[in-house]
Amino acid sequence: MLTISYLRNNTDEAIQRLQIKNIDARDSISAILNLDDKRKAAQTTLDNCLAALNNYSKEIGILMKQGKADESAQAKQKAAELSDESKVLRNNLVDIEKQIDELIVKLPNVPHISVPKGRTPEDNVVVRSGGQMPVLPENAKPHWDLITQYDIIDFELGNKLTGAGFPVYKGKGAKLQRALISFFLDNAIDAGYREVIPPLLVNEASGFGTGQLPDKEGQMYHATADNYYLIPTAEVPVTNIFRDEIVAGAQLPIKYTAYTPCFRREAGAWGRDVRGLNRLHQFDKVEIVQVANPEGSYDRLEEMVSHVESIVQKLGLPYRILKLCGGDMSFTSSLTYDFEVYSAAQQRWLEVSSVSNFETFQANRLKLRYRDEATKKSALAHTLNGSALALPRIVAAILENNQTDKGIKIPEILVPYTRFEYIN
RNA sequence: GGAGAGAUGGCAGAGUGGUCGAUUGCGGCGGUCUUGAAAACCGUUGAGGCUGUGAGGCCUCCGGGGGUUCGAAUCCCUCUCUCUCCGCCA
Repeated sequence: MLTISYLRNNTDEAIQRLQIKNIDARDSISAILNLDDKRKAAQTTLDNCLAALNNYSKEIGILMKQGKADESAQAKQKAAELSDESKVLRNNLVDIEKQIDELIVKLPNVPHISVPKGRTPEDNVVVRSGGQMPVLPENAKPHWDLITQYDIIDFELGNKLTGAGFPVYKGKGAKLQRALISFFLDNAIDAGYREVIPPLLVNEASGFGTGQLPDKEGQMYHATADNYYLIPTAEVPVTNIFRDEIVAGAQLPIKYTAYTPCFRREAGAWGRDVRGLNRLHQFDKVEIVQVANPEGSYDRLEEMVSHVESIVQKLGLPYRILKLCGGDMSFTSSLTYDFEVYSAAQQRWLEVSSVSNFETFQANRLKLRYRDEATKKSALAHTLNGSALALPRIVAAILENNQTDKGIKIPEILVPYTRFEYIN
């Protein structure tokens, strides 16, 4: 959620930056600012009323102590009137605040000034690419055939146990999952991230804090008996660790990593490009999260991009890094880089990571602040996160790109984790 | 699930209707003393909002929400959580 002070002090800039996301926010921003003026006036009126009321109450208290109860009658009468008045004024203030809230919650985050304008994924900009495109034999198979051939991932069985999009990993398929998770976590830990294992269900406040609620309610599985939500990404519980916190400026940046399964209903997204591992309802992911000082947050973002890039390189996968255009960015992001790996048998790029800076957008909802050393003042921190990495499409790419006559060759760097060199 | 107790400032812990945003201790910060440090002593030390050029003034917040009252940390209702005992259980 954007702050009113930002909208007030940088009105033109906010309108311009929101245009990058193809949003004309002129009307709603001016409505918000008008309401905020009304809010301030209402606040002042209420405060004055309460101050007068408090004075009468103190006076009554003193008279009572002196045993002059009879003399307090007139003050009581006055105070009662002020008390009634304050209730009306408070309702008015609450009503105005509600109106502001309704408008401001609907405004998406302002994109970074460098974000390209655009509407569709075609307008995303390739920042750089790397890795070797594999040359596959004539009879190369897509991963959904390979997993059946080697009996390592079983969709039919998952379908029996739960439903579509919940595969069962078997044998070397299961072990490959575990190997990748450990490999990703070790890389993150070596890069200075602290590992946490968060809950996989979160409450409403957490869902609101990172921006899943109320808008994207339909994307999460909801355990209605207890009103908990299954996490769509570790970003939700890990970022919410800092909800309602004021951290010391000297601690920044704070870097956390977590492996979790992720649960997504993918309502409305089903039907296209969903074969095999391309889109699942439950998948594994290692997430990296940073809480940063506003001054340095874009350096942190670049650091996270480099971190993800190094992992993809170590796995020997052909990749490219995209800077998302305004139209393809998420509601909460200021700047997002997507990582895609090339899946040779499908002959298409698969998104495996998304690394974003949210600036103060999430922090404002979370009330996540840091205390500046010099000024001793608290201010909203910046939050960032990224996948490092999401497993299924990485697995798909490894399977397809590394298929040989002898079976599927495990990337060198993973062998210490898998303790086998081929899936055959 | 049953019974009981509790939730107060960074922490510990007072406060059971009235000048209480809250005694006190620890911790933190500043100072005196010291070559330096420790000890001792003195001072200071929550968050947010409104207002003012500023100094300052005012308002709200004692787990969340609601109520009683001129006035609530304190009384009532409700929810959540924690602890103890019992039951069940990985």
